[in-house]
Amino acid sequence: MGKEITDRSEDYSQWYNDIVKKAGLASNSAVRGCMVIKPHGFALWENMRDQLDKMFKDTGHVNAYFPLLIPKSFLSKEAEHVEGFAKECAVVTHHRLMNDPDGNGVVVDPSAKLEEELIIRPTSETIIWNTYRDWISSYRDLPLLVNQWANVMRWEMRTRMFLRTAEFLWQEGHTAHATSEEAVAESRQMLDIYAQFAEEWMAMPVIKGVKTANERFAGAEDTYTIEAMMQDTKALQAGTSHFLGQNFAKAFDVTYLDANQKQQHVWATSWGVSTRLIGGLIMTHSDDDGLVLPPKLAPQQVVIVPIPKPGPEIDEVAEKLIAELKGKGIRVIYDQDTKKRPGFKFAEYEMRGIPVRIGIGKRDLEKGVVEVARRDTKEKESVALDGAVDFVENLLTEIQDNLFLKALKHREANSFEVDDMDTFKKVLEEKGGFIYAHWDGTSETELKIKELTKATIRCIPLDGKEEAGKCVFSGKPSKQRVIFAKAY
RNA sequence: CGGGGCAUGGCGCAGUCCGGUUAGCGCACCUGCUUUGGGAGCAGGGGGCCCCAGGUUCGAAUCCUGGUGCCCCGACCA
Repeated sequence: MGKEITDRSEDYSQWYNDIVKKAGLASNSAVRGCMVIKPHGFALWENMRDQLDKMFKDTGHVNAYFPLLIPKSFLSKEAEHVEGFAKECAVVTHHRLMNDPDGNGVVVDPSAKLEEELIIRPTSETIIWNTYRDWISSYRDLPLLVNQWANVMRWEMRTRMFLRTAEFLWQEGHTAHATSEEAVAESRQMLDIYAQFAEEWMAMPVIKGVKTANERFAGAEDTYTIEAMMQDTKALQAGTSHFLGQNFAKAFDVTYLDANQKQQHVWATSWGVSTRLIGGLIMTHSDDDGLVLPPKLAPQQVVIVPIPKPGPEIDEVAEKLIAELKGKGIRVIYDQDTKKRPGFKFAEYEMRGIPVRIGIGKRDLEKGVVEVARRDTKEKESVALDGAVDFVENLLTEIQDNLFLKALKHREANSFEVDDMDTFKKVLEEKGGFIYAHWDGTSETELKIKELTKATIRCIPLDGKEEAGKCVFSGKPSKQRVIFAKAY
């Protein structure tokens, strides 16, 4: 047997690492906390990126690119922002190397010290707002709706493939508006887009909500979030959209002249999703046999495996199928390797998460059928060659829907309403999951519960119903339940 | 930043305690033959600054000293 992965029940964390490596998504690199994203993983990211990019553009956004390096002084202009990121910044201090006088390799040339250190961006608010000052002068320049696809670096103490790497890829939208209302509407719109993307494309159900003050982005007035539940019932923050108020406009003195000829500070938002989504995708759908991908994002949706190997008759049938599938916009590959045997190929493509496999064998062809196998349920059936293309097209849709429903059921089965602290602890220990409980609205209570249980408030759900209740910890009055969970 | 582990061919490991021929095994790779409907078999073959720097010794992957790096588990974070 070739590649074995650890069962989820045995060690969920190890299972996750095994999937990432053995499905060919990424590998560790020579640099601490930084991974190599391999072609299969990057193809997945490209599909996600392309779809998100389309959704951004459909809502009036444009792309631009800002520098990787940020002058140190910029970062400190917004007090909360710098406090939030200072502890995890990589700093560029010199610009030249020289031969080691002692003869071994190269060393930093001390004479090439920078006057002002440069920070490798942990996020780009500061350099972008410094630029916006020059871009914005009139209400006619607003709204300014810009997105950037970029890499950022956060020197995290503990890293995990895709979920928390020191360097990661993401998009960060940065918008400027004339009014508070417009900016809030923008941040809510982008949250909706993230939720739509997560559910319709990733087949990953999410809950839209707003973060508490404790969990808010450094420098934001409000942070909106989409929260997903992983298979181990822990929560994953999958995307955030921030209403920044006028904090950055004031810090970087970005003003516009309104129609009444008054200088006003602009209102801002920023929003981002990252390669972390790939981690979420893995932990939502995959199983002990490997990766499971939603068809809409799978780099290859269908693989055709000739049984036992390619040959004129099989090739002819395969090529006809490929042409028809491609005609319907379905991404299909044909495995013509003659050395590897079918069994090996089956296992390999299951590991890599290709949603549908078509097996074409001589025996089947005599009966005018092919074998169609779906990755999500691992079911196989014989399908008449005539209707095979339509069958596969429908199957892809069915898999996409099935994955979403399965994940949704899992979340519902692991969500609990809890009204007292004893039950809270018991449920969290025995079942984990999302705990809907009343909360008095104070950071103090939130932190105490975290200390007691390791659970944090993931969000205050946006569509939560109003309901009079008492805080699960303090007994003080509360109007709405919030979601507590252990999180990644 | 604490706790643990690891560093030997592309990958996964043994060998290290107790120094001694040519550093070994599985997978992968190359050649050939036989195979091929769920991870093929046999035969042959190629590939190693044994993490780095010092030291001990006739002799170091192995012992000593000092580094460095990565991974995993916690606290902090997307």
